Amino acid sequence: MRRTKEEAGQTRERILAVGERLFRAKGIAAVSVEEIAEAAGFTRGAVHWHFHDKRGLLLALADRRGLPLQRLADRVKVDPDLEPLDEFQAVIVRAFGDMEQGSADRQFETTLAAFAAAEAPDRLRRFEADLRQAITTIFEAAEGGRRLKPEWPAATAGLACYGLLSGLVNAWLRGEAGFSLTTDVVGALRAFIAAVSRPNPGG
Amino acid sequence: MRRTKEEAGQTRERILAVGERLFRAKGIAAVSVEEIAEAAGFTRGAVHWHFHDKRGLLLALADRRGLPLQRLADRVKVDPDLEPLDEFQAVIVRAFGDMEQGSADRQFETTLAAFAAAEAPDRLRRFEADLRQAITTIFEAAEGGRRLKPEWPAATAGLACYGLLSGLVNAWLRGEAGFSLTTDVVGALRAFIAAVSRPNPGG
DNA sequence: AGAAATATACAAACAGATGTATGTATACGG
DNA sequence: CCGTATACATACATCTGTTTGTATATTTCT
Repeated sequence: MRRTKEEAGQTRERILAVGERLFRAKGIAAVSVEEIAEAAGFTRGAVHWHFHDKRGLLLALADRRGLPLQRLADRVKVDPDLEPLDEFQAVIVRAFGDMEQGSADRQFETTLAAFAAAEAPDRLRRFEADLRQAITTIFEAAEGGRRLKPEWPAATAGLACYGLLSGLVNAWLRGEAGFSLTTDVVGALRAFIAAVSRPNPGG
Repeated sequence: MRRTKEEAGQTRERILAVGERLFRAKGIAAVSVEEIAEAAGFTRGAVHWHFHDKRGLLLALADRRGLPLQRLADRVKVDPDLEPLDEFQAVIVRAFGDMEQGSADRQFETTLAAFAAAEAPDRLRRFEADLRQAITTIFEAAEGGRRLKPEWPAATAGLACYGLLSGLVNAWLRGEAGFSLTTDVVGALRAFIAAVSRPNPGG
């Protein structure tokens, strides 16, 4: 009755895939653990063994793809040799372009993200801190290159920019926000970066 | 057996109060509807009659005090005769001062807000739109008084400022964020307002 | 105003879903 | 080859939402 390690891994993957499909189709509350287990060809015991919990299964699903802001944080790694603020802006523009595609996935991913935020806030905190750190690092690089106005210390600019992005992306994810990532938010970011930076003193 | 309208209202209030106390003490998942009902002197029937649901009870609790950003939105109504950006900044400073008190309530209110965000996103959207509208109105007033730099149209400035505030307040609410509302966020807001505004051309 | 009709405010009973405790066959490590 | 941890299945107790029952406050009709 006991499966091999590889089989167990397949079981886990199957449960994840079936769970995602059912949750996506019927909503989180409307699908029972037993329904998932049966559709995957097991009993609830298997689900509880691998994920301990319905909540655990949802969190594993969130971990799998990564939450939207987490994926954003992963992309915000800028080459220190280039102009950091320009690079940063370009990275965000590309990321937002990708995010505005995939509208099918968006709603489910958003509810999953909201669920994760409510159920595992500490996990969320960690990669929020990552994003803030990544952004602040960029502004520190800009500051080191004398590209920030003196009234904008890197810490302040980084905090403000992190807030701006996370706040607007979250609002956008919830939908019906009445603005677009690629036009409005990018516009706000452009204006912000222009407002904190000063022209290259070296020419 | 049927209660009078007034008695029913008292029943509802009792359930809310007992529910809040128990949820606060033991956490949302750890307290059952029956536990609340019994502690309030009723059966689960009463809870389900008044709130339909455990989720409904939680949302009613959230409605009662209002979510943090909702209360903030209520305070952002600025006298159009005064300097709108100065007034706005002062309002935020006062509100943040109040928020950094009441540390006892903060954690529970935050989990309640996260719960509400996950379970009733449309409700959240509505007062997020309120806050954005209130902020944008202020920047429009400033624009009307020629107090915004031309590279900052009111819509862009309002969107950016809304994102900055909601993003940072939410991050702060989750705790462990490593920054303070009254110093760091206010500092970022001051710098932002200074960056978008220009001196009074008439004075 | 009094009586009948109806809606209200719950309690009690029921059906499913949840998490936990336990059982067990077997892959794996020593 | 033997002991143990693993990968589940099964059984159980609790919690959940729903349905039904019912006494009575409230409304409506005359």
